[in-house]
Amino acid sequence: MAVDSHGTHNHGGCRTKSLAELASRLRGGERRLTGPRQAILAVLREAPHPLSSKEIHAALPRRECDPATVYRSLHLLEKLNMVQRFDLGDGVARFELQDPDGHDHHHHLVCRHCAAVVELDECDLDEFQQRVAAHSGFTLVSHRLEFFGLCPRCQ
Amino acid sequence: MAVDSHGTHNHGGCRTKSLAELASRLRGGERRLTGPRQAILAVLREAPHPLSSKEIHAALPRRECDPATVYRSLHLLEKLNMVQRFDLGDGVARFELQDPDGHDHHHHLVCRHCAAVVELDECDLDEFQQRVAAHSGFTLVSHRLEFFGLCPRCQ
DNA sequence: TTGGTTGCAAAGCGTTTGCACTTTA
DNA sequence: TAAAGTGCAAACGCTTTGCAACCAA
Repeated sequence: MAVDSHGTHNHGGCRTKSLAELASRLRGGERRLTGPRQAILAVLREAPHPLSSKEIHAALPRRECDPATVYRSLHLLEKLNMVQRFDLGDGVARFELQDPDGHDHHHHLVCRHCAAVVELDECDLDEFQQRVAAHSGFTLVSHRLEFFGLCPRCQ
Repeated sequence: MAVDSHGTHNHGGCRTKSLAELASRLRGGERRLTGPRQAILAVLREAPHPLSSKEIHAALPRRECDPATVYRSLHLLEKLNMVQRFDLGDGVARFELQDPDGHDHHHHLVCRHCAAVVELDECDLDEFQQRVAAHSGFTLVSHRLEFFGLCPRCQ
């Protein structure tokens, strides 16, 4: 599903070292490497697009853990910066594996009709964002940006 | 609260003709001009920033209508393009009066700590958005963009 | 009069939480 | 074994909906 031409990518870089990464990050925080956490990470590694908690739970090998555990694990992974949270417009939190070095800032293009998602590499907003920060006096400014449209099949 | 210097504005243009506008738009759609709808519109006209359904309800003169009616009215106003929906990052829908001609596309800067909101005039994304549309084959592309940071008082 | 609108209450949905039990280290 | 993690069930907050009563046109 990931479109690799046309300036999009598949976040393949995140998929290789995440398990070892998870283990070491957990140990650093006195957290434990458990079955559910590995399973959730495994699901996210295969996902070309952000997944909701429900989708992750449904994709678990034998639905082997409680939905509440999925939520708790995702919160943990988010705190460890191993996962990034998105809102693709429907108010449901979706999660995507994140490069540990945080160099994969990106946005999405979502079909308003069928909810298909295209991952976008590019982000033009640095200059705009710096202007916003300078004019407002705000610091540590970041942004959320998602595009919406009609995909070729739904037009 | 609206910051009018530094490239921000207060959306004053929306405040003048909205009631007559509402009446005529409603008539066009065989809808009725009721007390709750006028009251909600009056609240929105005074608001410098997007309001949640709960905030609107709390601001109604005598809390005179049911929360469910606020939700239903906001859906109607949104369908009539008289109100614009925003998500400022906390998953709660917020609404702001919209110019009937739709010429007030804008974004917000939200304090991560105290939730203060700055209205932003500028939007740089046309070129970026056109590139996204061209590369993906999507049509009718729009975007959602909000900035987050620490406001001067919270730093 | 009549069909759109409202109030009320209940339900829906994603998410969070309390608590006893289980598991990792 | 001790602290972290889990399952289960209940609760939560925002939002939607069914239905009978109400009211603008």
